[in-house]
Amino acid sequence: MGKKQVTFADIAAYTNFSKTTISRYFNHPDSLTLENQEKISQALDTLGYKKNKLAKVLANGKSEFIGIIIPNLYLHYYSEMLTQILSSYRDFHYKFLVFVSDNGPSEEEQYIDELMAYQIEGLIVLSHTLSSEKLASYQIPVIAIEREAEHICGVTSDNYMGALQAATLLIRDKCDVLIHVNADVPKSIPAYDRIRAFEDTCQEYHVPYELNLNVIGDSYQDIFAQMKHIFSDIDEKYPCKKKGIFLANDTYANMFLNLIFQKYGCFPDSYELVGFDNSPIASEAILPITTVGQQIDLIAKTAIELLVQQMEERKKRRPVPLSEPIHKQITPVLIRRDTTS
Amino acid sequence: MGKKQVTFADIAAYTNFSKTTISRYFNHPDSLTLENQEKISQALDTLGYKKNKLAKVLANGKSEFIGIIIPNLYLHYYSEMLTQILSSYRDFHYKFLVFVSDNGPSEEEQYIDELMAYQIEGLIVLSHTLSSEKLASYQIPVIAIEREAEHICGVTSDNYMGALQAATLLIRDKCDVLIHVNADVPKSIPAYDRIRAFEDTCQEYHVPYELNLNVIGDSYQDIFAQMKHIFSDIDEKYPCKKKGIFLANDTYANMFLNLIFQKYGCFPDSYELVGFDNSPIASEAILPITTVGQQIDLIAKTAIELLVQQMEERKKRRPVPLSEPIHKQITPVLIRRDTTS
DNA sequence: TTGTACGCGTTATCAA
DNA sequence: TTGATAACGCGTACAA
Repeated sequence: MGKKQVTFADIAAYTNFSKTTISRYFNHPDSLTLENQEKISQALDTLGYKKNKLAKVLANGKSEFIGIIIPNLYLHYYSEMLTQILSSYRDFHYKFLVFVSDNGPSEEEQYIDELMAYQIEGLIVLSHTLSSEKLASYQIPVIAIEREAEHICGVTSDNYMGALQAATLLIRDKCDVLIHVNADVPKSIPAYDRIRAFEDTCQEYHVPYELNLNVIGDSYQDIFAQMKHIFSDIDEKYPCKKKGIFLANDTYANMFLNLIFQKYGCFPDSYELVGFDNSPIASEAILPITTVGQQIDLIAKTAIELLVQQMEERKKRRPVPLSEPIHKQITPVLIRRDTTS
Repeated sequence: MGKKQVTFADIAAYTNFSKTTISRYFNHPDSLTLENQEKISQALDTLGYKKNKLAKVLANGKSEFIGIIIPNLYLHYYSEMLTQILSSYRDFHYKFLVFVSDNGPSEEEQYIDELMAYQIEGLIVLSHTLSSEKLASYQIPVIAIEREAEHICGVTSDNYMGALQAATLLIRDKCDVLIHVNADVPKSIPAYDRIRAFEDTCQEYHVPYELNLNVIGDSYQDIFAQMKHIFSDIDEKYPCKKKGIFLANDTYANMFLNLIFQKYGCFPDSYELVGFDNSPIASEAILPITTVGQQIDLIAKTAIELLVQQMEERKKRRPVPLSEPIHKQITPVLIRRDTTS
């Protein structure tokens, strides 16, 4: 370190004020005369003062830290969400301590303990490994994003509306049969609504449909191998029909599109494709893919506002805690591109 | 808050030890008898003690914070780098305060001031807006990743070796003419070496080549529009030749590949393509793209180790500062896929 | 408008 | 092996 920090005491000695006055210069400048403000301001930069916010936190208990637990940044959905969350610094000036975790509950608990030790005022959870019951047991505001959130506040896409829009489009475009390709999603998580909405819509319009929930595997290669089978099954099963395929995400949709292209050398009229997420691959594919765009910026904004509101509430002399968790849904938008008519 | 924190004072009162002894329980447990360790351990969880690391920092000056300034998470390169950096927590237990910044130097300086106020022990910079001279003026260890780093430590890919491998592959594959497509990169940044290596290699092997450094624009659409022109120029200019195209990144390469595919319905033998970055799009393209893979995990690991070493050094009673900045280069690997023979 | 005195939760120094 | 006391840098009653 060499020489130690310049502190209020140094400024006070230099200006012949007390430490309190220096403190007030920062927190209630109006209570000083302009003349004295100027004096202190000068002293500050002749002495080269640097703030120490940690000392401030210790004194007033407001860390202005928010913890984030996120499963990975590999998926565009997560990296974009993190970007949006971090950029809320411009509005609220909360600082973010970020942990990436996808290695099970014990690691995640350890991370949260560490975050608590740094006196975070709130927590944003995007990972799925800890139950909302467990998360609620930490005595701070917690916001879940796109995950099970029974006992805590949560923000999700309106998956039902998203899938409904996708299915409706395929039906309007006069597809003879609709097929939904997805992993075998557990019913507890929000994304399950995509399956529900697809079925409901097909039934409502009396359109033949099929659910293919057989996608499994972690790596791109694994999933691509699955997708090859799924494609050839579908391609053989409905030779003369116009097939409307709704895929669980844009990565799946891109794979499917590539398989079609590799077989036919073009995108034939007998297919329509809709993906989900509006991730970069949907734009960058051999043909821009129609997709359901989650409004990530809005989701992040909603989550932060919900969190900030609760954190501010807790700082009041007589805080009124939420009587029960608030849950919000953000409607996604259908983005029509070249894989639908 | 409701009830306040349980502190060492509470534990001390409960166990009839002093605060000092409680502190020692955590920092030098060997200096207590096993019996007393047990007593304190019990008291800790009957009282429900939670650590307060901020108080610890104030007392001993070691924040264990590292600041990160990163331009965006939209590019796979950055999001993967951030993932790797954050995951170093498992080894070193430094916590990361992350800022995303691409809005100019004044915003970035403000972010760094905020980081300094939180007593960060080190800083990792991936953005390009602040000069290394400016960065060196903050009196803490700073590591630059893949950017200008004259006055600070830095880690970069060995861009020269990467481009050399790409060009050499295209030459071995008997391309008649080599073309490098890139933006007009300034000479000061490490990525300029890709252009240098390409030229050097073509000249060394006496192979006809062309530099096309005309890619400009921020959005995918802008760049794609540029790429259309570049493609049709090249496609017309060398009708009967085997063209080896080395593109500055996988996004460019994928665009070029799509344009080829859309024109020819397949990938003709008259083309070879090599991208750069090994980003997901290179695997997910209509044809898996040969690319130069930056070893992001290794770069991150090297950067963190360099930083940790300097941060530890500063904590010694008589720290020996670096006489001059250390710069390391990580050799990328050529990943051969389906756009080269 | 300004100052005094104490608290925030932990560590470091010295002494026992 | 343990304890008393003074930091660390700032905020906040309360008083002047």
